[in-house]
Amino acid sequence: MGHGGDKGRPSKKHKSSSAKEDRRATVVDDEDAYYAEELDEDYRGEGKKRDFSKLELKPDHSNRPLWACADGRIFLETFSPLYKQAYDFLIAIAEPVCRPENMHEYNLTPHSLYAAVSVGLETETIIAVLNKLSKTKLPKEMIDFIHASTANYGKVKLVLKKNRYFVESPFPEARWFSFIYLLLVLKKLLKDGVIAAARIISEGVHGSDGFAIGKSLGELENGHSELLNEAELAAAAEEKETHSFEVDPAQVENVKQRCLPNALNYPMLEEYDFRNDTVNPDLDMELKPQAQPRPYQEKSLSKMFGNGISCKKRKKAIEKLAKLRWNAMALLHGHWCRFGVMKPAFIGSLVAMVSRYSSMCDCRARSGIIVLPCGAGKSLVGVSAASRIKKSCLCLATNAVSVDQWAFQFKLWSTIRDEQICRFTSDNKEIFRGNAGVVVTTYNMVAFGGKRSEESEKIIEEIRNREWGLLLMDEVHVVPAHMFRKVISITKSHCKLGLTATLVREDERITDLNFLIGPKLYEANWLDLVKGGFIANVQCAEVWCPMTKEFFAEYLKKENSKKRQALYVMNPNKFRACEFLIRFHEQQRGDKIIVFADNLFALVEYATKLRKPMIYGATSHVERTKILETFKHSRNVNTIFLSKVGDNSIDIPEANVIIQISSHAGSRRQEAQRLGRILRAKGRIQDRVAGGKEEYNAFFYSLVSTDTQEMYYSTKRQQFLIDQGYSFKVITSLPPPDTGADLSYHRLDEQIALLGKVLSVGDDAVGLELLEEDPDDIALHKTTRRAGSMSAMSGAKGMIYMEYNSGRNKQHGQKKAKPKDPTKRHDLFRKRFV
DNA sequence: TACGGTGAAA
DNA sequence: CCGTATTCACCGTA
Repeated sequence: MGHGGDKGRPSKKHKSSSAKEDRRATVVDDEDAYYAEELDEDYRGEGKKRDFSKLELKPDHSNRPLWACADGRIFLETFSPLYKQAYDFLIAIAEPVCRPENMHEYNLTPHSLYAAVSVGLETETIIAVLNKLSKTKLPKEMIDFIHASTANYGKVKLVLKKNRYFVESPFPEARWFSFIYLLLVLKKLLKDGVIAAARIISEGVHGSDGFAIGKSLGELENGHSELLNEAELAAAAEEKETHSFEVDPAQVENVKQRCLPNALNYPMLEEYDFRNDTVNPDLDMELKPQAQPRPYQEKSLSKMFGNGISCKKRKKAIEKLAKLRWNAMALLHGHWCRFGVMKPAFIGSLVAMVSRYSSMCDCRARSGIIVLPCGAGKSLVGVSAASRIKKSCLCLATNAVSVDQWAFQFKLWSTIRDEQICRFTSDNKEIFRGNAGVVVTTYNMVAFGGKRSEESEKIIEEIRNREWGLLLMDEVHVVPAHMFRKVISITKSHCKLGLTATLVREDERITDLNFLIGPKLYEANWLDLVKGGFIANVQCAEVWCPMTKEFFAEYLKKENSKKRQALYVMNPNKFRACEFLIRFHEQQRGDKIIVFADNLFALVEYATKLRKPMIYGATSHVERTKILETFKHSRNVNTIFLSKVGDNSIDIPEANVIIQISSHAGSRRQEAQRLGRILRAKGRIQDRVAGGKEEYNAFFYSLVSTDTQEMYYSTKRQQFLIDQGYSFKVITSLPPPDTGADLSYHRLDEQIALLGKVLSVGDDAVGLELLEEDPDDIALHKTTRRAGSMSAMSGAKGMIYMEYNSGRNKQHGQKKAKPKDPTKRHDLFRKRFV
């Protein structure tokens, strides 16, 4: 030990905290049975970092599924009979890095261990179980690291009282020693500049606590911190009933950050003892009996509500806690007599033990994040959590559509009455009445910085002033954004639950969620949900489309990345592949297909050429609904084209095929979100499960022009899905050789014409020109008509040809619906494309 | 109830 | 890494 390399992350910080630990550490060199040393040697060896051949395996290693490395990495064999148990355990204590089919990689981090102890796992349990599952003895570095990362958990608590935040002792039972202990911890915390600055020295509501602590701290500075005599302790205990200091609500975020394992390492306990909250009125709502959470939803909830441990263990914890409480004084007294000094470490461990046991026994709500794929039923988890806490709940979503969906879900799954729930968006300001209730609104609405209407000012004031039992945050990965994170300090809540399908951002701010909300409480494995039949089994494919000679020549000539993009997106071979796939899935399988194109030019071009309806930003709300309804219910419309609008807020459960023709450079979240669109193909899943056959029932194609920049981006984008265990099949020749004569752009002159069109983009005339004289628009018209009872749709602005054909519009008397004449739209397009 | 302006996000 | 492009939701106005 004590090697110079700082590569080994496990720190030795905690070495001094216990004599026993030190001794064990020093005898290690003598015990050659200690595999850790060998592993360490291995790790120091140049270029041998991944060489496991020298590790000494336990005799029965083949029954054990884990490989544990000194640097904190853990590998799990998924084919092991112990896989399920091992997975549940690892997901609780470590960060999943990559989860392909046969071998998962995890990483132990301070945050992941913080999450582990916060769902009730004890340090020794973590080590014991890891050791049991591991093929080799656990590296000593890993053991030390676990100790160091978990030692201080539960020693400091953040509570909300009367809309004010306090840092408190978690140990009200034995006030006198916890008071002293708190002083020792607080002293450390307040030495930190950020925390000191955040502190509010308050008089009034909380008496002179803050001041008293300040005074005592001063005394402790004078050498009294380690040696306190009994009289001093008793005096201190009698002097104060409660002990806490207040922090500025606006600074809570920073204080929590400073307390995290990677900083001061006193992660704050934020639990809501909602059963004993008599200040905030109860909300009368229950889950309906037909709301039966699935196993993984149950598991998520159990992590949140402290039932993350077995019944047997909880019983044991209750007994142990009772003993501890009765004997705490005696124990302390004995310790006192024997050593004559109050060892801070001793009190610390006692406090931590009691707080941990008490949170295991009581049913409290923890703050944190639950990660479930789209379509796996996140909303039931959210509604269940709210119905358990039974206090006022503020539910935040990303947009108005989502707000409506949440309100609907609340009414669907719970017995909440209409007057107890209200929505708050710019065009739906339902006023909140009564003592307790659920308010559903958007991040935008709460964080909005501009001038508000009088009405919403009133409602927002109500939201600010209220003490919320639960803050429910949908799509929680957006919260770290500069503006959106304000909602955390604007609203005062006892407990925060964040939900998301994709806990990734392209920037590094995703880790901020650890202090903004809390640890990740649960994350489902997508492939396991597929096996369980809860989400669709998706075949992912990357279709390689070679550039045509002419397009590639132009591509190489261009410097402008925008022009290049236009060229590789409009590659005729890509178009043909797309057309082929649409035909195949529509005709051979009767599937419902969504085609995504980020690039508006391509979207318009593809959709008009293929005579399919499309939705993009400028499509009005009414048209969107109409098109979606047709797509859902008509057998004649089986393919729709969507721009980025489809990424959020459009729910199309019927679709089961996605074709991407262009996408935002390298965004993993977008890729995952789009895949999520086809995960809930319900009927089909059941068929598959009933048939018992592993069979794909959904398809995800990414069309990529080979030898272009797109290749690089697509690898990046796929990373999230690959980490989730999806594999991408590469298809190199679509349409298949010797076919496709009937597809578009078969003839060279057609391709050249297209090239000309693409190249002229950005020139003035493009917007109108490319849409104006498409001979196919009449056919499109017919299609939509055939869709049945859709005569109203003939005026659909969403159909692109309509938008540029004012004559036809007027003809149908769309109440002079077009103040936008073609010229005006033309301007718009020029703005977009130039 | 629809449209344009503004601010913010990915 | 920062600017640009696209989209969305807020507000006030007609």
